[in-house]
Parts: sequence; structure tokens; C-alpha cells
Amino acid sequence: MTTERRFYLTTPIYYVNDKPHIGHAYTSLAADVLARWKRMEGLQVFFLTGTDEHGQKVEKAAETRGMAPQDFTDTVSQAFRELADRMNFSNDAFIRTTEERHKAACAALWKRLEERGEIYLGHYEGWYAVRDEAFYGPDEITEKNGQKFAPTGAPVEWVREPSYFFRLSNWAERLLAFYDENPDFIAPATRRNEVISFVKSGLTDLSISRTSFKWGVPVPGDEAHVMYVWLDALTNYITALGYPDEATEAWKFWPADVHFVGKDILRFHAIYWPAFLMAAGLPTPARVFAHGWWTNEGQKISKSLGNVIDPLALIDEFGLDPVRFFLLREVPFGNDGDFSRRALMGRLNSELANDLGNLAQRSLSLIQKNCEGRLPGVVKPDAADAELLDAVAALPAQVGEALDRQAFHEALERVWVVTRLGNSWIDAQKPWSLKKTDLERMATVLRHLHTALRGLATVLLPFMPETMGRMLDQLAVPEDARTVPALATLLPDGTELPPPSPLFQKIVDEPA
RNA sequence: GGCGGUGUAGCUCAGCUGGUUAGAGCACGGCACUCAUAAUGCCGGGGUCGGCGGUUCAAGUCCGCCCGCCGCUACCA
Repeated sequence: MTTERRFYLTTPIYYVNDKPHIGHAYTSLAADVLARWKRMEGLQVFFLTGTDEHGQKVEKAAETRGMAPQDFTDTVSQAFRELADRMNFSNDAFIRTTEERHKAACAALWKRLEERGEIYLGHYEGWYAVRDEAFYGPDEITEKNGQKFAPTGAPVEWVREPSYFFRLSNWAERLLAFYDENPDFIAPATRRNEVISFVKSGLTDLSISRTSFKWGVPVPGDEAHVMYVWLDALTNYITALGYPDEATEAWKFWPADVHFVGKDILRFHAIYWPAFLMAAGLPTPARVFAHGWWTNEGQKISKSLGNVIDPLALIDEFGLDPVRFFLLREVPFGNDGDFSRRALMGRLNSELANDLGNLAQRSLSLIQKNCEGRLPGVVKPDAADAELLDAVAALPAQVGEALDRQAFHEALERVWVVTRLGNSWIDAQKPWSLKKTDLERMATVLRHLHTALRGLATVLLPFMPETMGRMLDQLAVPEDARTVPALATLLPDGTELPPPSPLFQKIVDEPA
């Protein structure tokens, strides 16, 4: 029996009420890069994404369009598959909460919680906003012209309905102990503090069923109820691994290594989810990472402002890999960040085209012109060479360490430090001058540059799979040698290199 | 209000357990080079490290107070 290392990472399942926007693309992108990196390190990876398709809002949206809910969600869910496709995400599965296996998993989890005495029937009442599909506390309600309104501006009405409850209040102490024993469970640290302080302030039992609409997973044994959307949604992470059948091959991936989420849904993942799992006697995930939001040219993004960013439009204009690069390079993952044309163009032109692309172009052109397009032989590095080669050799460990903390920006910064070093080094070595004085040394310099470029392209492969693939083509690195471990094996001397061509096209600002 | 975080060059930020002239990238100025996508490299200007007070031989780096900004404060994804 081999003990292969497994790595399970997820995005949230996206609510089909909305069409895909930059936020969806961002979360999945982060997960994709980490998934690709872990595969490259040789781990067995399972990367899950999907769509959340139940709830009153979906039911109503379908009704408005005169469609059956299932037909409606079939259509909208497709947009998220297309996004994954266009963004070149390497997800191993795409789950939908309307799948039969998922309903079965939810029912199984429910029964398990019920058997363990974690669920009871009570009733829920309060000010309810249909539009928001949410209850509000009395202190949040405002009144205008006899009508009461939620803080969101949605009209509310007093609703009392029977509801099943999960004994969340029993789990506050256990959760605090869990956070204490697993300091890395919630990241970044500032989010962890928020969650802990929230739990410390006390938890009340959680209403986990609704009778006010039908579009959901029926509660086992009481078909008048459907499950509360979060119990339904969170369960997807184990449905995809075969739950409730814990004997499957896939189940070995549980518990998850990282759940990537937006900061708005951290609470559900950092409080409810481990509580549900502990209550059910299931292992808890290792980590939940909450990333931040994007603003658009300094403006908060909102549908009413009409400044929603469409990731597909960005790709069309700037190309996929530059967009992938920008999103993870510009902002520390976990922080909020601003998306601007100027910043994107700056990164694309100076870092991708000038720093990296041009380093490759100038180095490979020299080999093409002065070495008949063949890879020069390896010569033992001298002190000056070692400065560059050691920096490159250290990169995989540095990038891996940063990615283990989901510090994507740090990983890229590390790579760019070495990229800049490459430019500085080639200027110091002046192979174009050596051509006239010392052909042997020139060849050695060019060989070292090739080695450096291969290292750079390899560690960047998860970030920019397509473009770095082209770069490795130009470096004549075989398909099966495009991994970190493969860097240990040098390419044979004399390997023929294709003529280089620019990797990144610069963007010239148009008058718009 | 409560809890948490943050305020360092024009901009975005690094500065771990306190210790030589406070750093990077971008932007700006000068020089060099011309292999390369007019790309690159080198040098430089510029900061009372939010304010006041304290601890210490020594404080962006610890403590207190004040000011500014941000996040969280329950069942919308």
C-alpha cells in the first residue's frame, strides 16, 4: 500500500443567482494555482468547484422567467463551467447541489446529526425579508409609512414558522478549543481573530430548515421542510468525495487541506462547518482561507453602479495569463485590492514583457545566433555564475513555502527578484562582448541563462500555464520534464532550440 | 458602543523576538550599454517611520494616551 500524499482543495460552490464575476474568477484562480503547484510537487490532488443551486431566490428567479427551477439552474450553472474553462482552471470535478448524490449526502448528514441528538424541532419567528431571504433582528428594522424595512432596504414581514434547529450553542467551547489547537485553521490571522471574538460572544442554535419554499433538499422524514441553504451548500465538500460512503477511494481525500472562500462567507466555513462536522463525528478541514474583495478603479463594485468586472471581457482584451498573473501579483492574497487598467498594464508591460519576456528573448536570441541554436555544454559555475544559479535553485522551496501559506503575491515576488537578477547578471556578463573575446565563456554564460530561464518558467507554470508552456517549448524542455523535481535533471548538451519569439505582447493604451 | 487591525519615501508596501548611515517595486532625474519586445543595467534625489509622553545604554520595532483609516459585531450567496 503506497502512502501517496493527497491534497484536497475547494472553492465555494457559486450561487447561480448571479453571472460569474471577477470575485468568482479570483477565488477559483487561487485554488487552481495551488492545485497545479501541488500536482507538480507530485501530490495526488483533488480540486473541486461547482454551483449552489437551491434556495428561495433561485426558485423565484426561475419563476420570473417562467422556467422550471432545474432548467434555470442548468442554464446558469453552465456559465460557471464556461468560466472555469476559459480561465484554464484544472478542477478535477464540478459539483452541483441539484445532483441526486448530493441530496443523498445531505440527507445522510442530517440523519447522522439527528441520531446524535444535534437537531430538534422548534419554531423560528422574526422579521423576514423575502428579497434577502433573511431574518433580521428587531433593532435592525426601520419603519416608513407603516411598512417595516430591513437595513438592506428590503420590506420585511413578521413570520413564524416551524423549523429544525442545530444545537450550535453547545459547540462554542469546542470550537474555541479547536481554534486554539489549530492555529492555522483560519487565515489570514486578522480573520481568525474576528471569528474567535464572534464565537466568544456566544452562539445561539441555528435554524436549519425552511417551510416557506420548496426548492431545496427535503428534510428526511418531514417533507414539509427543506434544508437551510448553508447546511445544503457546505455538504458539497464531502458529497464530491462520495459521502456517505466512506469506503470510496475519493473519501481518502477528506479532510480538506484548504477551503478557499471570500471573506463574506468565512463565518459559515469557520464556524458552522466545523461544528456540523464535529457534531457528526467527522474530521474537520485543515484550513479555511478568506480572501478580500476587488474594487474597480478605486470604486466599490456593485451592480447598481454598473461597474461589475466581467472576467471573460478582461481575458479577451489582455489575454488569459496576464490576467491570471495580475490578480495574484498585484495584491497580497487576503487583502482587498484595486483593479485598474493602469496597474494591469504596468504589470503586464514591465514585469511580464520587459523583465521576463525580454530576458528570455535576449538570451535565446543569443543562443540562436551564436551557438547555431544548440544548447551549449554545462561548465562548472564560477562564483559569479553561482550567484544566479543558486538563486534559481532556491526558488522552488521559496515558492512552495509561500504557497503553503497561500501567499501568492510573495511567491511571485520571489520569482521576480530572480528575474531581475537575471537581467542584471546578463548585463554584467555581456555575452555579446564575449562573442569577440572568449567564445567558450560566452557559451557557458548562455548555458547558465538557459538553466535559469527553465527554473523560472517551471515555477511559474501553475500561474501562467499556457505562456510558460510556450516558454518551455522555446527552451526545448520535454513535456514530461516540466516539473520541479525534473529540474534536477539537466537537458543534454547540444539540444536543439527553436527560434524564440516574444512571450508577451505589450499593451499600448488606446484613447478608449 | 464592544472586539480586532492599521497609519513607514509621490504611489503600493517590506521591516521576526528593540541595536551599525530605515529598505523594495513603481514614478522621477542622470549615466552606461546596444544582445533583446526603444528592452536592460548602474547611480541618485526624496522619509521628524500619524502625534505626545514613557521604559531602555539603545525604539518604526515595547508601554500609555490622543488623532485618522479599516474590518467584525449571526442565520443574503
